[in-house]
Amino acid sequence: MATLADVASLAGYNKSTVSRALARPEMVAPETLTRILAAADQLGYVLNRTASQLARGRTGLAAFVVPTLENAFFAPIIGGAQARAAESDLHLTVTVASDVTALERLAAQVDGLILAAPRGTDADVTTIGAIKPTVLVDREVPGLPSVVADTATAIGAVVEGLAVRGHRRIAYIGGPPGSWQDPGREAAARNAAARSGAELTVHGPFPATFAAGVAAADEVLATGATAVVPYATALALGLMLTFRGRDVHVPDDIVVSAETTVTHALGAPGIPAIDVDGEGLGRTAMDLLTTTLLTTALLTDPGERRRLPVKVTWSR
Amino acid sequence: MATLADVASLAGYNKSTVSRALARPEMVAPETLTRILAAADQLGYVLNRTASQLARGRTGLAAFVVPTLENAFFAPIIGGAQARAAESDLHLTVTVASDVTALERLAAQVDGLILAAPRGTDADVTTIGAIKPTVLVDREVPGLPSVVADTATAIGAVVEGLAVRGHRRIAYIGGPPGSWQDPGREAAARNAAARSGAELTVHGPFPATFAAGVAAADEVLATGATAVVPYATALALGLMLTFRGRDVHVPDDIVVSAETTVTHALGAPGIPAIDVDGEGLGRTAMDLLTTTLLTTALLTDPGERRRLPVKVTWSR
DNA sequence: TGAGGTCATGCAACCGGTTGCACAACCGGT
DNA sequence: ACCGGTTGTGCAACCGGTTGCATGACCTCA
Repeated sequence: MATLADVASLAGYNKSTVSRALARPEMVAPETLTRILAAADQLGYVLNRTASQLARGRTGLAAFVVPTLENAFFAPIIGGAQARAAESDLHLTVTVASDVTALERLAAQVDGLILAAPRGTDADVTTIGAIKPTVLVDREVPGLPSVVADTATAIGAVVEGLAVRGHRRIAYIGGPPGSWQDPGREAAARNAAARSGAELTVHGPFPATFAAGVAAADEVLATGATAVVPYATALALGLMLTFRGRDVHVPDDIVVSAETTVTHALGAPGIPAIDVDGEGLGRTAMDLLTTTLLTTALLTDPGERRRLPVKVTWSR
Repeated sequence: MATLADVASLAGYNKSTVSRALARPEMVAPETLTRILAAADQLGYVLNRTASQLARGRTGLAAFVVPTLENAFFAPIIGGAQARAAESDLHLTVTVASDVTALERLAAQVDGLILAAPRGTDADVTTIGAIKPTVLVDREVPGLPSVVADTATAIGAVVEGLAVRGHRRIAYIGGPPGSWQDPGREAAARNAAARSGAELTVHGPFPATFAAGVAAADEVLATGATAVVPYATALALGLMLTFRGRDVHVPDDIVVSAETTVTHALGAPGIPAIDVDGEGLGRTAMDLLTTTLLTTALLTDPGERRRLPVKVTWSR
């Protein structure tokens, strides 16, 4: 592997000049630049990132932390973040982590963090945020930049729409324990139900998995609900399939909200779909992180908060 | 941030001794070790990986490359790999990538790669393997270490079991174009069908998504099949729910194989379940990678191949 | 023509560990 | 008491870039 010094001696310049030529071409004379570039590609020179990172005190690493990878919800978010990361020349390492100590260890190794739907207390999250620039996804904590999908509003709209369509008894299936989004969604569901005179039962907490949906099904059936609004798609699928096993017809006997791709499959009208722009979340998070990295004002910055709208549609 | 030098001066030793104490405790006197450790944690010292990497000429990074994150199939594999990576003090960066050039760029930045179910030709994969130690998951290519789940055998068993249970017409739903596993699975399904006198129709290719399952449903119904063996769980869910929308009863009218968690939901007997030990795959892959990294014999090593059995169970 | 400026480049000190080698202290055996 | 062999630690040279500062060439304007 060719080094800066190799290129320098071949081109007849000093290491430092070569370094500048490569990093900030406008700082060197045009002729110098062409000579150095020629030498560089003659030798097939590639920047050694490790050395570069050491010298400038940054790792070039950003960590994307999820509480679990089982939930496909995070896939597009990660995809979006990754796409943006590549543009700004960062490596994104995806990590599954929950406890604070693991996060603290991780924080020491990277330039910045994106915490997606972190469990744990505000204090825990703040601790991490104090170590390295941190952006939150689907969670808000005072003083930290964040981007959340406004699913609560969408769920309110869904509950209201269901009531309008004649559903008098609606079940809300809560998300995993510790979920920051859950209380807001539940509240939105409650308000909407109260507003439109429907009765709402709340179930949970449940992890956002297919198996949990299966487990929740009988509890929901017992309430006599004719419509269900689950926290996550995986729950919806578990519910639907189990209803099916119980000979309860979806959506004739009971309606379950899910993503468009899922509700499409049923080919029946009047089913609400909630679609979150995962890639958008990821991209936005990464944008916030890179701007935070540039303005290393760590603690002075109040932390920008963004909310992305969530789309509600009704099949027909 | 405390450095080696800080710890050294606090403990009253030289940098080098501290470095040894931390990296190879058996090389220093016991008392020295305890003093140094005390000083280190009094200062909250953490190794600077970048510096360490530069000095030893390795990046400490391994890349886990998946063709997509939409498929939850990879989640446990990544989890398993990550767990092992942490043990051997490697960072695992999860990356979504498909084209060779992106992989080549990535390969330059890491110590080793795990390619999970890579599409692309054998030559493409070999190219990457020639750059950096590479381990394949769910794919085999001559000369590279790999670990695959023996899903083909499981699928053969499922088809045979279905035939034994009286199904005369069975549909196999193929996986994504370029999938290495697909031909083997299809062949296993064909052989089993032929052996047991059932008729097999093959459909696809389809991406391993819920939406694709939806799209495949009608095609399958048209064949009059009473049992379906899909490539992936997501496909199975799409199929089941769409059958439901078509008023085709699952599993009375048609049986669909899936994972145990899914077939459980139906609460009916005689449904085949195929369960892959994802974490095992991930762990094994990482083990192969670390051994390859130690014996940097890159090209001389023929490449160990491992096959992990896949469990088939029938609900009752 | 000389003072003040700009521009391009070199020098050398970093960044924070790792490691080969030298050296001193101490061991047991003759 | 002497010698070859361990054992534990320090010294200093790396790893491969980055960057503040100094230097000298050249330009401009009074």
